[in-house]
Amino acid sequence: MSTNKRLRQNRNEKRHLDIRDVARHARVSIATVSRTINRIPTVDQHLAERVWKAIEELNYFPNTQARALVSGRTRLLGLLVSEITNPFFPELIEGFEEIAVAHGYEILIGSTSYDLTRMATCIRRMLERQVEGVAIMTFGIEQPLLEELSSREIPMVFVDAGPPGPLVRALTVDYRKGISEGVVHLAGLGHRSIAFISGPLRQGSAHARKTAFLESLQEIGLKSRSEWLIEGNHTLEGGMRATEHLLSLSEPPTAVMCSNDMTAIGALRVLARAGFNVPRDMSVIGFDDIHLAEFVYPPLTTVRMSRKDLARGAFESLRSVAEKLDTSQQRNWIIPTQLIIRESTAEAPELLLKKSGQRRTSRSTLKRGSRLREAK
Amino acid sequence: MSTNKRLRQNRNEKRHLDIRDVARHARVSIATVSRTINRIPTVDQHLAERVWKAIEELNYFPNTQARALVSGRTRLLGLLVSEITNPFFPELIEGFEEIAVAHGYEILIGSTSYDLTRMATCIRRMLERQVEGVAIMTFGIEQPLLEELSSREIPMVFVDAGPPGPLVRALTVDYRKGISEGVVHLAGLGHRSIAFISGPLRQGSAHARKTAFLESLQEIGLKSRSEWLIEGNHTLEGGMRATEHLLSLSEPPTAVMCSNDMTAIGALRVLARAGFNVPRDMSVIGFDDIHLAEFVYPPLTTVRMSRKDLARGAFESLRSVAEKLDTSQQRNWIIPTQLIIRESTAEAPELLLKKSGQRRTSRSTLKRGSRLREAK
DNA sequence: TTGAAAGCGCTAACAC
DNA sequence: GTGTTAGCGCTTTCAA
Repeated sequence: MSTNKRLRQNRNEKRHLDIRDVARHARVSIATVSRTINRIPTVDQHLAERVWKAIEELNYFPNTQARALVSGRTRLLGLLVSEITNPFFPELIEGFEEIAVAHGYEILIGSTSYDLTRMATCIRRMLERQVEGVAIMTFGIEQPLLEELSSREIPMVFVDAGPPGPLVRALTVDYRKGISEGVVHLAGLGHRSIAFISGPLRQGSAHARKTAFLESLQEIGLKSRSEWLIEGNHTLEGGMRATEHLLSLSEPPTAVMCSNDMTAIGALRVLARAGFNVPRDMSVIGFDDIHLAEFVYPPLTTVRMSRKDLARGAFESLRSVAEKLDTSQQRNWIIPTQLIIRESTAEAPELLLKKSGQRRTSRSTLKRGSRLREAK
Repeated sequence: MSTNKRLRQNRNEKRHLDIRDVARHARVSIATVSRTINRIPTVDQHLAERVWKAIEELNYFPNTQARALVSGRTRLLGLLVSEITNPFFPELIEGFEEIAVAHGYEILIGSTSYDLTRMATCIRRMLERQVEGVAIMTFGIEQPLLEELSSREIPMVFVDAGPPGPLVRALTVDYRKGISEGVVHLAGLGHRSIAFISGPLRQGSAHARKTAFLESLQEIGLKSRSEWLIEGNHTLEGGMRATEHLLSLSEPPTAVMCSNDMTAIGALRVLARAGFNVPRDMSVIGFDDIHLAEFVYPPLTTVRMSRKDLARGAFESLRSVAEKLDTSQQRNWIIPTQLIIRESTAEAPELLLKKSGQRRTSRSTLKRGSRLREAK
């Protein structure tokens, strides 16, 4: 008996079943057990059956560490997100986990909280566990960390722009379509003054959304006004601050598009608190279509970007590189977007005013209402 | 050169740096490198420095799989949650991850979606990766799965009641304190008819919350009414349904306590839609104090149960068992709760009525308002 | 088709 | 103190 085993038994430690136990039980060699488990087709039908029976009876399963060590394949994937408490990400994680597990992979999640040190730690953790690829869904990453990953030849997948590299893939989100649909929807309702609360503009994805907005506006002949273009930070609080600023303007817009749903929900809160009725006094459009969007009051009109698609795209990209089943070397996934109309958008107040002359009354009544409430 | 390595190099595969490279570079044996890395104090200062320098220069880090295989310690912990898209859980995961990583552990997350098959899959995944413990935060688990874990001698930690077992720990949430504070707060505001929307009662934790409510009520001499005790499911949608039911009663309550915040947020939505002004017409109290609670409209009065405490308790319990540093064999963590008063609670309408006789007017005005809106 | 045996990268005995 | 060496549980040659 080996030294290690004897030691363990002395210390009364658990000893896991191993492949030898199965081999003995099935009266075959460990090689045959291994081949059976790995479904190598050359194994004799009879022996295979004996092996499966033994596995069943002993309730055996292989030790992943050992398999990984010898085969060099950990079947571990890293998933890097900005902030796990932002509802967008759990929905993404759920989708990613589902598909990864279905393919026998396990996931290591890293939440960076927009902190560089934390991001470095996350990447180090993933490297140490020998992940076979990492999906970088943080909408931004620093150069040295990229080097670290690419120098170890770890496949990567990015949202929007990834840096060039043989093992790098990118998911291309079609921001333009959904955002343009939103702008057209608003214009069709008579809105001419539309604000945009962006995300942090140093993030490529946030920048791309803003650009898509500006282009869409231009396309239908509307002008943007710099004071209506506010940089937020993709959080609820950021949305609140930006909206407060918008309301303090001498000429506030009649509609706001937001770079993500959390920002829009923040806008909704401030608007409600200020006594504005959404959508009568102001229309609001979000982006992402998180689960919550349907349940805020009023239900949020928003641009849907499917987390399922994103998750699947990320996983498949990684897998195709890791398992070298890449046929079209530079294959990029396109993630579609689509406007979902709910109840936070309506005709522009100006239009109502023209129609019935009641706009000024309604808005001021509401304002009075809110003041009353505050004075209570 | 070994067969494996030669093969890899032929296939042009990446070869990781290993402990031998470091040993060669530092001109010491691999044992010394290993000792240095593991901070065994008997290593000579000089050699240790050479080793660290070599590690630095080569940018080496050890292979976790190999370490785990030989030491029997994977430093992996399982974290089982009900539903990752329920905002309560990401906050818990964040805390758990933080403390686990700080101690050199990695986490495997499993989201069961209240589905038995999925739960079984999650546990199997964790077992195969040889987790050193699992935190079961699903507020409920089935017997056969427990057997599977305990027969493999995996340490476990539960919220509320865990089954007995030498490797099992439990976190005890002091539901009573916070919920009683809520009930007293409501009673102090003149509420006499208080409803409770529970979670799924087959879950011990949901049951415990309801019991705490009932006991608190009794303690201050209030009676519960069965029609005001509704079983929900801890989701926003469930809260909406339950609240609709409450509003359809011939004698609706003047206040609602909810078993969690998502339920309370659902209640808020339905009340807003029905034209009720919260808190003037109805008071609402939640449970958990998720981040969102502060940002709904109106900001939610709720009972805080700290996710940080829960996460720390779960991790430390697991670690103390896994690392056998358990001093007090049956040590249980107590998780405190505390009422956080925000703006969703106010004096009972009856009280206002008595004071100024304006209640009937205000509530009916609001109802009219909502009908108008719906007819728009 | 099967089994014996060589290692995957590391830790920990044991000898020096 | 330090180095040599025997495995951890598995996959994958290679020979039979």
